[in-house]
Amino acid sequence: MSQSAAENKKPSYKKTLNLPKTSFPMKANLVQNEPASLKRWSKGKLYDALKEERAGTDFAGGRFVFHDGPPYANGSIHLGHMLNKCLKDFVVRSKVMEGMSCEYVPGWDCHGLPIEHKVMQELSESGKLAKLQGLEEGARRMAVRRECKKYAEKFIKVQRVQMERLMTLADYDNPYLTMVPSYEGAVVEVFAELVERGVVYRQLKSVHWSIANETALADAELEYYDREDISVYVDFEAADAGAVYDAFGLTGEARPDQTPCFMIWTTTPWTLAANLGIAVHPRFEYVLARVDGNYTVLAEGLLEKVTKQAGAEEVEIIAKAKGEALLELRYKHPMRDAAPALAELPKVAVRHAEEGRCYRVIAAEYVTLEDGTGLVHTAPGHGSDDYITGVREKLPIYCPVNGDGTYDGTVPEKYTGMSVWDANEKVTEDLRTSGHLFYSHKFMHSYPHDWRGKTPVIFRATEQWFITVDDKAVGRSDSLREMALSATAEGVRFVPDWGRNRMRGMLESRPDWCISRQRSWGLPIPAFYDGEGKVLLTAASVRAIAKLFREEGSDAWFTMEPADLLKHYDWGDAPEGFDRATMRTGHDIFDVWFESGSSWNAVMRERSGGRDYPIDLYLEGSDQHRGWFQLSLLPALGATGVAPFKTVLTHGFMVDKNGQKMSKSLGNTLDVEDLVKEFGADVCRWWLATISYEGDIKSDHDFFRTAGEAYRKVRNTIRFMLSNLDDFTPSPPPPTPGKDCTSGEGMCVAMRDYPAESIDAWVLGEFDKMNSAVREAYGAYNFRGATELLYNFCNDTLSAVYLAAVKDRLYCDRIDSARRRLTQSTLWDLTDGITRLLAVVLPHTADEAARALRKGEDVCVHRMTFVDSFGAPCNENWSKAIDARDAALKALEDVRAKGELDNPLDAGIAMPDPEGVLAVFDAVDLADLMGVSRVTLGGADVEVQDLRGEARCERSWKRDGTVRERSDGGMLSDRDAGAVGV
RNA sequence: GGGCCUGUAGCUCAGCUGGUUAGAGCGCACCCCUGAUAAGGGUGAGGUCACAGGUUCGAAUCCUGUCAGGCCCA
Repeated sequence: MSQSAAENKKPSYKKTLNLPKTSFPMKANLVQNEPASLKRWSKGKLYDALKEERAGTDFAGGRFVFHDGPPYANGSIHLGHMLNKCLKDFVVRSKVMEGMSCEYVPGWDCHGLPIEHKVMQELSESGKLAKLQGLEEGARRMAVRRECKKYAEKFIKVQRVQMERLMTLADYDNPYLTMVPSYEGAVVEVFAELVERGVVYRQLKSVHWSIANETALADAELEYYDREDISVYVDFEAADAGAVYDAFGLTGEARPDQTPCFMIWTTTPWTLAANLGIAVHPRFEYVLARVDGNYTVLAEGLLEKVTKQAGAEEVEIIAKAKGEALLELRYKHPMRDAAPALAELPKVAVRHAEEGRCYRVIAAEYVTLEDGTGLVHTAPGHGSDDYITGVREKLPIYCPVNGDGTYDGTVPEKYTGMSVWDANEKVTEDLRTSGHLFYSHKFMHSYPHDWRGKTPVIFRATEQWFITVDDKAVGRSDSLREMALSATAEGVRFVPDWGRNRMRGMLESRPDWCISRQRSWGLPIPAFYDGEGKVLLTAASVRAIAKLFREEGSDAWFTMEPADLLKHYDWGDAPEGFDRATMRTGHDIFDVWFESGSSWNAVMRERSGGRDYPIDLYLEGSDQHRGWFQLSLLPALGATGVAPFKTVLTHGFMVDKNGQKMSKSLGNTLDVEDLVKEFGADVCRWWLATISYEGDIKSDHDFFRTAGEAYRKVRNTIRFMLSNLDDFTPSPPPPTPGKDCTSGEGMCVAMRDYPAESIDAWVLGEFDKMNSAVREAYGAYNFRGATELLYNFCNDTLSAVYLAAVKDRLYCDRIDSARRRLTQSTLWDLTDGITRLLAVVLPHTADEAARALRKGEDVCVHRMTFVDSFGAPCNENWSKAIDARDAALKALEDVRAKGELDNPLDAGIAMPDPEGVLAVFDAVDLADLMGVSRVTLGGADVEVQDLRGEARCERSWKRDGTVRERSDGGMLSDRDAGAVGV
C-alpha cells in the first residue's frame, strides 16, 4: 500500500504515450455487420462498376473467362453449394484483384424430374391433379409446366439470397436460367448442329413402363412394394450337344448320348417370349451335371442350392468349365423355332443388330451367384442390363409388348393379345407341359410400382433419341468419343491432375447418350411425326424451332399447331414423303443434362459473340466428371470441334468429422444458414479457404469455431496496426528522411528513402515475398496455401516479430519523430497490402479494414488491385538478425525457467557476432527485436545480462543506460525525456 | 462387383522425381507480459507415416494385397 502511495506522487507518464487507439473493434460482429457491407456494395453497384472498369483500358489485366455451373433450383443450399460457390468466388475475386476482368454470371438448372415430381405430388395431394386429367394433353402439360416454373422461380429466389449472403460477387440481377426462351433457343441450336453432324439417332431402349398410365417412368417415379411372383427355372436345350461337350472337355465315351440343357432362372416368365440370349460370367466356374437323369449346365456355386430347392434326387457333376468356354454356344428357344428376323422388326430395334446373333451364350459381368443359376436369361427389350448387353452383342432390341401390356403379333399366336401378367402363369404352364420347366415356385419380393397408380411396372423397349459416341461425325474422321478422349488427354488441364484419368475412364466406357425423356417439365425435342410414323427432324427444321423458341419460349410446343411451330422452316431438307397434313408433335423432352451441357453456347458464346469461348475455367464437384463436364464436352465437341473448357477444377465432397457421408437421415448434416448466422460469412469463407478441397472434406461445427479463432488472430493484427495509425495520414509529399515530421506535412516515407538497415525495410521485404507467394497461390487455386501464408505473416512476421519490436517507438517516441513516422508509414502500407490480399477471402472484413485505414473515406477494397512489390532497399543481413533473435529468446527462456529473470526488459543480451553482420544494425533496433533493454555485440556465447541493478525508465520501462532523474522528478531515459520535453 | 481418389502427431494438413534425428498450424502443458488485454509473447511434450507382404544398400515416398472412407458406375 505504501509503495503504491509513493508511486502516486511520481509523475504518471501513461498519458504522455502514444497508445493505440482505433474505432476498428476487436469484436467483428459479422452477423450484424456483413449485411451492411452487402447493402453498401449493392448500392454502389459494385459488380457492374467492376465489370465496366475492368473491361476498359485502365485495367489491362486481361480477361479471365469463368463459367458457373448451374445448381438445381430445388431446396435450400447445403454445405456442398457453400463450398462450391465460395471457391468460385475466391477464383473470381482473386482474378479481379489482379486487375483482370472476370465475370461471374450465376445460373440455375430449372427443368427436370425432381421439380416435376415434387409438383405432381403437391398437385396430387391438393386434388388438383384429378381436375387436370380431364384436360386435353397439351393443356394438361401446360398446366403442369406453369406449376413447375413457379416452383423453380421460388427456389431460385431462395438460393439467390443464400448465395449472396455468402458474399459471393456475382451478377445475381442477371443470372442465366435454363428455362428462359433465349436459353432454350440456344440449346436447340446446339442440337441442330449435332443433327447436322449426323450423330443424332433414334432407337428402342428398355425403360420402366407403367402399363396403367402407358408412360415411361424414371427411377424417381418408382416405389417398391412387395409382390408375389413366380420364380421359374427353365431348361433351354442346346442346339449342338457336341459343341457343349467340347466346351466341357468331354470326348468319346465320356459324352452322354443325351442333348444337354442350359438352365436359366427368371421371375418374369412373360419376358421369355423376348429372350434372345443367355449371359454367363466369363470367370465363374460352371458344371455339366446330371440331375435326375437330365444333363444340364449351371454355375457350380448354385448347383446345390438349386437342386436341393427343387428336390432333385440324383445330382452328379460330370464336368466343369469356365464361363468363358461356354461363350458362343447355341441353344433352342423353348417357345419358338426361330428368332425374329431383323427385316421384320422395326428399324429402331435393329440399328446395332446383326443377323444370326440370337440364341447364343454371351458374357456379362453382372452375373452373380446370389440367386438363380448363373446363366442369365437375356431379353434386350425388357431389362436394363439386358438392353446394354443386347446392344453390345448386336442383338435386336426385340419388344413384343404393346404399351397396354399385351403381346403383339410377333409372339406365338396363342399369346398374342394376352396381358403379360396373365402370361406369367400361362407361359409357366406351357413350359411345364413341354418339359422345359425344371422347377417353379411362388414367392414374395420387392418390386417396382408406379408411384401414382401403385401398379406394378415392367421394362419395355420404347423409342428414344440418342447421340452416338462411336459413329464418325459428318465431315470428321473421328467420333465424339475419340474427340473427347483426345481433348482429355491433351487440350484440357485438370486440377487436380487425376481428373484426367477419371474423365478418360468414363469416356472409354460410356454408352451412347440417351437424350430423350417422357416428361412435361423440360425442353421439347423438336421432332414431328406424320400419320405413318415418319419423322421430321432435320438441321433446318430444328433451327427453325430454335428460332421460334427464342421468340415464344418452349411453351409454344404445347400451345401452337405444328404448322405454326414450323413457320420459320422452308421444308428444303424434309424427308421424302413426309405427310404434312397428318403431322403432329412428339412428346419427348431433352435430358436436362443436354440443357446444362449446352450452357457454353447458351450463356458464354451468346453473351460475347464467341469471344468468351472456349472458357478458361469450369469448377465443380468431382461428381461432375460424369455430369456437367462430360456432358458439356460432348455437345461442344460435336458442335464446335473444340472442348468448351481450358481448365477443369474439381473439389471433393463434404463428409462428417468421421469421414462418413453427410445425409439428413444420418443426422450429421450442418445447415448453411445456421452456420452463417452463428459465425458470419467471413469466418465460413476463411474455413473454406483453409481446407484442402481436392479430396473429401471433413466438416464439423467445431471446425468453424477454430476458423473463427484464426480469423480473430488475423483481425487483431490488423486492428493493432490500425490502432497505431490513428494520428497518421499518408499525405504527400513525402517528408525529408531524418527530419521530424509535423502534422500537416506529408507523413509518408518514400520507399527509396527507407534506411536499408531499418526493421521497417526488412518487414516490407518480407511482405513482398509473402505478397507474391500469396498471389501465386491464388493463381494456382491454392487457397489453402494463400491463407496459410497470410496467417503466418500476421502472427509470426508481424505480431510476434515486427509489431512487438516497434511497439516501443510507436508508444514512446515523440509523436512526430522520424523513426515513428517511418514505422507508421510502413504500417500503413502493410495494412493496405494485407487487406487487399484478404479481400479475396474476407470481403467484409477486408473492406471494413480498408475503410478504417482511410478513416471513413468512402472507398471499397474490392475496386482496388493487389499491391505490387514495395521494393524497399533491405540489408541482406536481416535474416542473421532474425536468427540472433531466436537465439536470444531461447536464452531468455532458459533464464526464466531457472526463475532468475522474468521480464525481458530487465535483461540485456550479449550476442556474439564473429562475422560482424549484426554490427551494421542499430543497437536499439536489435534490442527492440529481442524485446530486451540493451544488446551488446561480441563474446563467444549468447549471454543474458541481469540489468535489474540499473535504473528503469518510468515511461518506457527500459533500462537502456541513459536513465536518470529529470527536472520533473521522474526517472527517464534520454529518449523519453526528450519526448516529454523535460 | 468395376473405375477414380483418400488414409502421416488429439485435430486439419505439408512432405518434389525413394537418401541424414518425418515438418507446420490448431489444440494441449508450462511460463512471461499486463501500455494490442474477452488481447499479446515464449518454451515444450505429442507420430510403429491405416495394416500385411515385396522391390532396394536404403521406403511415409515404388509394387502387390487387405481394411476403412468418398465420388461415379454397375
